[in-house]
Amino acid sequence: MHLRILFMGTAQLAGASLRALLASSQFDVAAAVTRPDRPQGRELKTRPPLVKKIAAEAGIPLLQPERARDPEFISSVADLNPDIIVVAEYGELLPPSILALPKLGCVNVHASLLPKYRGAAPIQWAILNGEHETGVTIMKMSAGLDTGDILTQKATPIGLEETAAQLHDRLAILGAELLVSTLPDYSAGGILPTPQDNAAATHARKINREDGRIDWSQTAAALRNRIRAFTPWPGAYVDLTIRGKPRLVKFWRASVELSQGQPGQVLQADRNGLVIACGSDALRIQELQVEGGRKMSAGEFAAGYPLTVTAPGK
RNA sequence: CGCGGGGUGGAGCAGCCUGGUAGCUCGUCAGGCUCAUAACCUGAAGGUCGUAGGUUCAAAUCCUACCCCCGCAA
Repeated sequence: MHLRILFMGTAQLAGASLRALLASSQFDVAAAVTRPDRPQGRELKTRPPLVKKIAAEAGIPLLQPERARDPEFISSVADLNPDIIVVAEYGELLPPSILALPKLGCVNVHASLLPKYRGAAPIQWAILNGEHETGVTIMKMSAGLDTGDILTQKATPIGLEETAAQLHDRLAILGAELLVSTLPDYSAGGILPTPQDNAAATHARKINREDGRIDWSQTAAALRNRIRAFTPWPGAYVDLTIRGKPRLVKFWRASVELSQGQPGQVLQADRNGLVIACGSDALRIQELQVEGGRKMSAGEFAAGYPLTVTAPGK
């Protein structure tokens, strides 16, 4: 039977799931819902969310409510009469009136192994905490934040060098695949929803820019995780004064080096690289970016921005 | 008109404010030193200074327009 689906989502992770649903003949995507176009990017130009583009390409109806709890939107959803609502990365809690609308309820694609890392930034926090494994969860939505009963999960190891951007891409695909395989079973009654163990739950709060600031008193391993977790946004950065001008310098790739020094002390700065002492061990910076410029290797940086090897600070 | 930084030999940067022989670090090539080297020494090649106009005796530098890259913000 064809499941009549209403899809709700916004960006890349949602896009992967929407594409997968559209590509399968098992589903009938009646419409997509995404958040309003917002000014974003340089020049603050208004750009449409990815889901809007996909919906346009696929020729399916699109709704962009200002708020999910708008009565007008809710009645539109009721009129669409979906069997199920699939939500991925929508960015807004849904009111109970919507959760209760479809006969099969609402299911969500979440990028963690729930109950761990509920919330807005599960991928970043998993890497930041140095996890070796994460995954995706398809769950039945309830009123709380990512608290619903679990339908299916799939785990995947986190690579030692993997960045949030890379893991995000992998989880988007993994989530889409799991979604497509889960829905038919679920609608046929073949899956028993399992309640989450609330005692084991952790919350992955939204990341903000300030979280990216590097504190050299932390261990090199922790800072390496921070760099990986905050790629591409907001980046792990430090504020420097270069030739009299305040500059943001972001570190994009680094490894742990077994040497010691005062936290923040530059231990090496030449064509072979840039090594900075941390609270424990040191960080060998491999790729970085000065505000206003593009990414470059530590060697290139050292060629144009001579640093002194000694005192803390630079 | 959201704010701001930048486009200079192959790479990364100075020089611009206070117009007037193109500079630095690295790379490349040649030679030297060395058991040897990504180390060191000597020398060399390599640049329409983003594009198009303008001002001037003279423009990388001042003015105007445009193209491209990037950070903030969202």
